[in-house]
Amino acid sequence: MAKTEKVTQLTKDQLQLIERMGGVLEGGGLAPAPARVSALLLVSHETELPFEEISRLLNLSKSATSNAINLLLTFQRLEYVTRPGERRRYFRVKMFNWKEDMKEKFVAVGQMSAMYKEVLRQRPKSTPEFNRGLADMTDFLDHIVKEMPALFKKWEQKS
Amino acid sequence: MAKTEKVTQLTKDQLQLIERMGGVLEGGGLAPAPARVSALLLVSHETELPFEEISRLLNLSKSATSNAINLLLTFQRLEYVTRPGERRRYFRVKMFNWKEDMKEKFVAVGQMSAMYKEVLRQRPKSTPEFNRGLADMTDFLDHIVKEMPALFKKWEQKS
DNA sequence: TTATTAGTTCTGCGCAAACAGAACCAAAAG
DNA sequence: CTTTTGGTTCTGTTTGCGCAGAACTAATAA
Repeated sequence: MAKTEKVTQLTKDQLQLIERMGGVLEGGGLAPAPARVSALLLVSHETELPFEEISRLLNLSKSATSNAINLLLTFQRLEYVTRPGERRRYFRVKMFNWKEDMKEKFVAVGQMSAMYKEVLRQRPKSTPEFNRGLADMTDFLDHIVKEMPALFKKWEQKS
Repeated sequence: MAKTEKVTQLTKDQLQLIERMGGVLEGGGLAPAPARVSALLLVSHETELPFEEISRLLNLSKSATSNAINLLLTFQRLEYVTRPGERRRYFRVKMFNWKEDMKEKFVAVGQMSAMYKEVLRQRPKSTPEFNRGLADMTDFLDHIVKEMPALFKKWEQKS
């Protein structure tokens, strides 16, 4: 079967934006290659791209591409679809997960609070200021966690 | 001047708790040594500890201790006090910064939103679903950022 | 059956982070 | 001036990450 691909290219602006976004995502704990793959799939005019395109557009080796994609798949930040008669997968960002992601973040805040409470439990009463500082903090964190659902709901209604 | 130090020791529970907290803080982007120093100063019954104690209690070399402490100082997560007639500094966690920290986090959320908007601006109109997904997201992020001050205020009143 | 496609897995390299230990240094004590 | 204290800075080692390139593999095509 002959290749009938349209050989798209990224503009300089797109490459630059990918670079910047990549940097931000790296700050969020992602490795460079996965970060760029994520950025690419947001910036590219095509929202679904096959393995080889990703590899080519980002100048990534097959192994780096494979590992990056699989990482993002297991972290649920990517998904793929196939097209009738084609074996290869088309990858795209899973964008409907950001609400879940947010919720998880707030769960993490709750766990933080729990940890500080554990610290507090084993502290001597001889350091009341310090202990109160800690208590204030956990209290605040709990407050945030508790109020979050309302914030979500408020937004959903507004839309 | 003779040494009249009380040679405190950490209990197994404390060491364990420090280890766990250290892990969590590392997850938050801190290196092991700074993470443990932070944890130590929260868990230790003494809220203020001098350099040498930190080094000893955590089995850290002087260089590691020095670097960890200075890192935490520049990031404003630690501060120190001196005591009359003593040259050495006593370090303690700067706990009054967590509100600021939180605010910064939400500023970061705002920047995220800005970045996604930039992506949106350069996207073709030919992918309306995708674009709407993005728009929803930025909208939500902005909503969070906007509502945050109210959440803060509500908590301050409640206390 | 052989060849091609669409990846995955293995091997090895380069680089930076994290730490130890030693040398170093400035301020205070003797 | 000499020594001690309270660190800081330098040097070297270890460790692990992130990637490339090559070897490999399972499905499809020819």
